[in-house]
Formats: sequence, C-alpha cells, structure tokens
Amino acid sequence: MSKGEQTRERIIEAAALLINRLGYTGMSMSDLMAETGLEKGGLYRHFSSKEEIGAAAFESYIKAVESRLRNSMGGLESPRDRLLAMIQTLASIGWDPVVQGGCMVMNLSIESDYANLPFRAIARRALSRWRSLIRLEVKAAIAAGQLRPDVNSEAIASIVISAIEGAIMLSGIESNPAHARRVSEHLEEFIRVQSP
Amino acid sequence: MSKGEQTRERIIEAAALLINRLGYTGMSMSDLMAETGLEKGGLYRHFSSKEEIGAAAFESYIKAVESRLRNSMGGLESPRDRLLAMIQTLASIGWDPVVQGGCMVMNLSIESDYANLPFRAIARRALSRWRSLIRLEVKAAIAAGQLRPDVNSEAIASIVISAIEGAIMLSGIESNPAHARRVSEHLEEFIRVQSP
Amino acid sequence: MSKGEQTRERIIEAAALLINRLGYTGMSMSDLMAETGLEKGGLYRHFSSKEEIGAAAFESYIKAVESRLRNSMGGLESPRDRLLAMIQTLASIGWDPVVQGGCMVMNLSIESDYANLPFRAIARRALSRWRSLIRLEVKAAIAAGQLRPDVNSEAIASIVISAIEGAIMLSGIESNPAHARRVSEHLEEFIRVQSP
Amino acid sequence: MSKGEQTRERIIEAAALLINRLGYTGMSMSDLMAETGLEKGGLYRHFSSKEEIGAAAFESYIKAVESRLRNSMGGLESPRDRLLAMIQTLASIGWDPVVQGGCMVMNLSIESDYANLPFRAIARRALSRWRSLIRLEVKAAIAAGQLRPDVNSEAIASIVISAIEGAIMLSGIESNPAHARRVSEHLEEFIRVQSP
DNA sequence: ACCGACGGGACCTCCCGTTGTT
DNA sequence: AACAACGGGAGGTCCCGTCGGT
Repeated sequence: MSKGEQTRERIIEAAALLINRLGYTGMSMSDLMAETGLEKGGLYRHFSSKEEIGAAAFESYIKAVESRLRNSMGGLESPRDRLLAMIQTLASIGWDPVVQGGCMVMNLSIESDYANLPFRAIARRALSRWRSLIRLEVKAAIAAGQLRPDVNSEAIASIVISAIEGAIMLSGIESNPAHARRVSEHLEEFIRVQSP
Repeated sequence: MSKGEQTRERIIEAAALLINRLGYTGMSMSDLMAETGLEKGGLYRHFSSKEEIGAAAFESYIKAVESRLRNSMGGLESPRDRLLAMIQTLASIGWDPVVQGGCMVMNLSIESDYANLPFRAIARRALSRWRSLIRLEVKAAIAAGQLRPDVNSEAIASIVISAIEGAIMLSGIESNPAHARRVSEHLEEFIRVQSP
Repeated sequence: MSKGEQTRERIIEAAALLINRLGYTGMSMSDLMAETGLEKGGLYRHFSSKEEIGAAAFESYIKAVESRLRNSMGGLESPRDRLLAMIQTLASIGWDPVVQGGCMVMNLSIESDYANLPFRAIARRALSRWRSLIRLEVKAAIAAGQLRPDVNSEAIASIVISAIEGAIMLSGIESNPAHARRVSEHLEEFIRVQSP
Repeated sequence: MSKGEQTRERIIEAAALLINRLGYTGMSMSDLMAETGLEKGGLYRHFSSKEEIGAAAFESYIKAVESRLRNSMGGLESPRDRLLAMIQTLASIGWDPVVQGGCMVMNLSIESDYANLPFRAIARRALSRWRSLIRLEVKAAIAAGQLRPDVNSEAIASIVISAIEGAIMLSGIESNPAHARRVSEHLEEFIRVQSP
C-alpha cells in the first residue's frame, strides 16, 4: 500500500470516528485536521470535498459491518442459525461498536433525512440490503422446515432491523449496553418461538 | 394569551419543525427568521440564545407526545389495554408524526450523543420516563393477572421503546410507514402472547 | 436616506474604486472591509454576495458616466454639437476619471470576456447603448445637413468607442493623459471633416 | 530542442492561452496543470514561480506579435506601405488573434494597472516600442513626401494604437470582428488622406 | 414588541509553493 | 525530468449574537 493510500485510509478512519460522534455537519475539517495530524492541503490532496470524505467514511463503515456479518455467518449452514447470527452480530454494535458513536447507518439516516445530504441514498441502500439478507434467511428457514410456513419474512426483517437500531440508540444515550442485549435476546427468542 | 406569548409559541412551533427536519445544528437562526417571518431582534426578544429555543422546542415536543399518550390511555382501566394503547400511540409517530421529521427524541438523542449539546439530558429524561410508564403498566398487568408473572418489565420496556424508535427511523428514510405498522403489530402480539 | 441606504452607497462607492483598480477578482472582501470600515457581517447585511456588490458597483459606474453624458449634451440642440460633446465627455474619462483606474466598462469587459463572470452582459449592454447614442446623433446630423449623407453611422460608432476606450487604457498604463487628448482631438477633427 | 525545452515551451503556450482568457490572477496553477497534463512538480521544475511563467508567456506573446509585424512589413520599402501594413497586422488581432482572448498586452495592462503586478512594465515597454515603430514610419513617410510635413507623428501613434486596441476589445466582448475591421479601414483611410 | 445594522468568528474550499521520491 | 504528498494561508460565505432605535 503506497504512502498516499495509507494516508487516505487514515483520513477515512478518522472521519468515520468523528462523523459517528459529532454527525457529518458537526464534524469540521479542523476537527479532521486535528485527528489526522494533516493540514488542509494534505486533506484536500486525497479528497476533493468534505462530502466525498463523508461518503468514503460511510461506505467504509458499511463494509466493516458487512464483513462482521460474513464472519459470523460464515461457517453456518442452517438458515435459522445464520439468522440468529445476524441478529447477534448486528445487535453487538450496541455493546461493541464498529466505530464509537453507535450505528453510523442510523445516525446518518436521521441526520440526512430531510436535510439534503447525499448520505440518505447510501443509508437506504445499506438498510435495504440488510433487510434483504434477513428475508432470504427467513425464507430459507421456512423451506428447511425450521420456521412455520406462515411467518412473514418482510415483517420479520422490519422488526429485526428496527428493534436493533433502536436498541443501539437507546444503549448509546443511556450509556447502557443492557438495552441492546435485551433486544438481542428478545429477537432470538422470538425467532425460536416461530418453529413449526 | 398575550401577543408576546403568541409569538413565543409561534417561534417554538417553527423551531420544532426545523430542528426535527434539519437537526439542531442544521437549523440556522436565518431559517427560523424565514419560517417565523420575524427579524433577529424579534427572536432574541423572546429567547436569549439558540440553545434556549432548541430546549423550548424540544420540551414542547415531548409535552405533545405525552399529551397524545394521556389521551389514548385516558379512558382505559385495564393495565394491558393501557399498555397496548401506549404501544400504538408511540408507534403512530411513524405514520402520523407529531412534527414532520420523525421522533424528535430519537433525532436529538443521536445528534447530541457525543457532541456536547444540552439536549442529551432532556432526551434521557424523556426516554427514561417513557420506559417507566411501560414498566408500571407491565407490573400492574402482572398484578392483575393479565401477564405471566415471570415477564421482565425492564426488558419489555427496552424492547418496546427500541423497536418503536427504530421503526420510526426506518419508516422515515424509506418513506414507508409500513415498518412502523409491522412493528406495532409485532409488539401488540408479543404482549398478547405473554398472558398466563 | 436611511442609515442602511447610506451604508449601502458607501459600499458601492468603495467597491467601484477597488474593482476599477484591482479588478473584480483582484478585490477581496477584506479589501472592501478595510476601505469601508465595516466587518464581514456588516457587508453581507447589505449584499448577499461579492458578485452582487460587483454588479451594483458596475451599474452605478455606468449611471455616473451616462449622467455626465446627459449633462454635457443637455443644452445642445445641434446634432453635430451633441456628437462632439459625447466624444469629449467620454474621452475625458482618460484625464478626469469617474473612478480612479480607467473606464470600468472596458476593464470589466476584458476581465469578464472568457471568464464566466456575470459582468459581461452588463458591459455589453452599456457599450451597445453608447454606440446607439452615437449612431442616432450621426443620423440626425446627416438629416440636418451637418454631415455628408454617405457617412456610415455604424462605422463611426465603432471607431469613436474603440478609439476612446483604447486611449483611456493607453493613458492609464503610461500615466499620461496626452493619449486621450490626442484621440479626442482626432475624433473631433474627423467629424468636422465629414461635413458636406 | 531537448525534451526539457519542449516541455518549457508547452507550458508557456498553455499559460499564454489561459492568461489571455482568464487573466493572470484568474489562471490558477491547477488550470495550468490540467492544460499541460503536468503535475505541480513538473511545472516548478521549469519555472520558479507563477509570476515567472506569466512573464515568459507574456514575452512570448509580444515576440509573436512582433514576428507577425516583421513578416507583413518585410518586403515593403515604402514607409507609407509599411505603416499601412502595421495597421492591418495589429488590427488583425481582432479577427485572427495570436492567442484566443484578445490582445494580451491590453489585457495585462488593464489587469496590472493599479494592482502591483510585474507585467505593467513589460506591457509599457511593448506599447512604447510599437508606438515608436509607428512614429518612425510616419517620419520616414514625411521625409519621402508621402505624408504632409505637418502631421504629428506622436499623435498618429497614439491614435493608431488606441483605436486598434479599443477595437480588439470591442470585437471581443461583442463577438463581432466587424469593429476591428471598421477601425482598420478608418485608420488606413485616415493615413491616405494625409498625403500632401 | 419588534426591526435593522453591525461585529467578529468559524467553516469549506482553493491557492501557491516545497520537498522527498522515482 | 517529472510525480506525489503535504504545508499553511487566504478567500468568500454564513453563523450567532448584540445593541440602538422606534
């Protein structure tokens, strides 16, 4: 990895941290200068705007989450186990965050919702993909006879994502990971109860 | 209500809308001037800082939500019905928001989490109170024999709040109230299933 | 005139001077702050961008030139005399500038030509109007039998404007008003020679 | 020509174009990088500052104009014909520019006039030389009996340069070479009329 | 009770130039 | 001979807040 690419990665990492703590608008380029040890000229050599930095940091975060997901689901073949692994892994962001400051997808979703920030689209895509993954496993579990045939995969996806993201937020403000843990357990139990 | 108080209310209402859409940091005093039709001097006559306006708008939002809660629970005496009413009412923010832009408590929680904004405390208090309300009703329902004695009121409170707030967020970004509806139904069913 | 309008005029005047000396791009808002004694906030209260200030200053300059023209042509009824007055008045910018730094129309024309500045249109309009005025007087002079019927009013307008603007430039760089004087005399003589 | 010198020429040519269109201040080193395809380091290997590049480009422009002049006057021996050739050649910049964007001498004169740019001196020298050339031919024409002995060579030089430079400007903004053509014809006719 | 004028600081961006490395 | 990485400063814009007037 060349020196330039190393620096680029350093910027992305620093930006992800700052944005997740302070919000995209709340992070100033000065903050980023302080965190990276670079001057303005150094930053703008690697990115042409703050927005571009934000997008790169956001995508990097999503990649990291999905990598965690792949790792935890990797060895498992039973769809139900894969589903349970997904739930645990996503919920673990609540007590072992990928980047300090909660779930960046939720954070940027909320910040970008009505403001005209370009992160809305990225967040939507990620959430959509995650819900898809859940739906797929649910359907596979039904096919494998692990879940009752009448469970609604669409609804389960909405519930799992909503509950986990909400729990991460709640654990964040209250500085108490218990919320995320309880929600994780609830969702796992909920899945188990749906066996035929 | 005197003219001054009327203006004050007008400012609060406008601020609540702008903050819920753009975030507290994202709302500028100029935005507020445009929305209220007042000049700088007019705003600072009623409040001594942007922060004070933000706090007033936030508290006003919380009051509105709690008023909705009281209205929906008002006539009900059965703890289980009161609990179900709470769930429905909170979830309804997802398809019939008190103020456009989702749930202000969640939005400001996320914005204020690591930034040093004074809204963190207000948000914590509100979330804490809402969880308390749920715990109380759960305990009353247990006492009334409507719920199994071994259900964990603390966990239920975490789950209900988490799932609803997460669903409001999800419905917001995807512009699809279905998520909130599904979560509401899930939580109601979940409660019903816990009867002895 | 209210205090705000007074300040606005002060800004316009200062901007006209600075732009005519340093160019629009060359003038910084800091220069304007120093010249007006206002802070950034004060400037942006009256104009919403540097461009807007530039346009106002430019239009004000054109107005001043055209007012000079009206004054000098005012009492005259003979078209030939009016034409000669125009020549003298425009050329006088070379030794008695409306604003220090030469003719703002030419200066901004050159600066805006290929750059995408919005002043190009304003300059074109002014030059077009000035050429029109000359053409009109030439035609009137022909009708009055003061000029030969075969003189080309279009060509005379081009020549007069070109020679005068060029002379103002030349007098500027060489710091020698003689060029403008010579051109003025040449043009007057040229007109006189065209009598039938 | 070595590779280094070739690159140097490429830079000068690109700079002349950019400066003539955007002004010296308006041209950024990034523009020059884009136009030449070189990186920062490549540019600063051949020149030690932007100013130096500007000066080289400017001198190169002047050289090109004077080369055009020599070419057109080359075969002519009659002073009057040489004078007429000069007029036509200089005016031709209006419809067939040496570098797109008008006459660089005038453009940089105006940009550098009150700003403290080092191009003022170069421009003065060029204009001075051009006027000298005209004066010389006028005097030679008088001596040869081609012009009336009382014509003022100094005045003619001022008039010719002023009118042509002004016409180039006018043709530029109005995107209409007719102005330069008319002025050229006017000046030629003017010279012809001065024969004894 | 509200308007209008202004101060001064912070933010993002772009600029010119330097230095180490192929 | 040319590239790539970076420093540091300045530019235009917008921001929050103050204060005199009406």
